[in-house]
Amino acid sequence: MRDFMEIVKAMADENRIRILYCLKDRELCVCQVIEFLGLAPSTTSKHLSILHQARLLDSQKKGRWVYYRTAGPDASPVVQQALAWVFGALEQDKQIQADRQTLEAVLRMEPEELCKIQAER
Amino acid sequence: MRDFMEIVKAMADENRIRILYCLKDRELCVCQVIEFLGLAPSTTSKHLSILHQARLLDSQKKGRWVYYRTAGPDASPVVQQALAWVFGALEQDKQIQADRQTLEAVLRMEPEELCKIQAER
DNA sequence: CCTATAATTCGCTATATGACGAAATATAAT
DNA sequence: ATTATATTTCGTCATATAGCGAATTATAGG
Repeated sequence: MRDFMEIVKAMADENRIRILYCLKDRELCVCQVIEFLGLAPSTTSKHLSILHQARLLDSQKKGRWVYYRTAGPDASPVVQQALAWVFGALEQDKQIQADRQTLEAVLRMEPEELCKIQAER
Repeated sequence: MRDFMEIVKAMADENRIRILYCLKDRELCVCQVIEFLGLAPSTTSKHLSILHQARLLDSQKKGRWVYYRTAGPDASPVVQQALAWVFGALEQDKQIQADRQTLEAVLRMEPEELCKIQAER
């Protein structure tokens, strides 16, 4: 029950659902997710941590950068079903569609470039 | 997105998950759910209302009694998948198994009898 | 009509959560 | 070694939520 509740609660926030979508079949470093959401680094990092703790995200550290992506085939059936449910439910959603545009813009920039811009704020 | 978030948030509480389970393939009146959870009537009613608002529960009024049950085949695919996910995930859960015992005990009493007992508290 | 009662709504309190900026940590580059 | 920088952790605030009891609503029965 605890594991299940951790997953549901991790999904019970709109920004975290948007994160799941932008990390579907793609890995992004934290600064890219920060740019995508438009939230503070600390807030974004917390969201990622909650999703990771619930096993909805895999993470990989590469030097100074940390990359996240949605859980792969190693994930438990409960997690797999959760992701399938979310992705099925919001395929046509306005916000998610808009997010796809935002994400493309973010992807056009290299992480290095992005972090430099964020440092200037 | 709003509908989806309403569903996820409705599921993001352990007592509400327990309610979903006890109303699976079975309709119960509010006083039975009160007894099942052991929470105050006002609290229980709020939980039921949240689940109903999210379309996870159907309700039917019969005189003074209100009966709830999990959403039937008319429900949207998103709701159906949500229920299938929950029910699949917790089939073996300790709490849910214990709840089955509790529920049997509750079902042995008639609603009328039950309400009378609750009134005395 | 009036009373009893099943359920809901309201007002309140305690705790949980999301947001931020500042400080800390960890790694790369000089 | 020292500095720069990507990320996380910590402290704080504002808002959201779960819980209760009291008051209200709606229906059944006298």
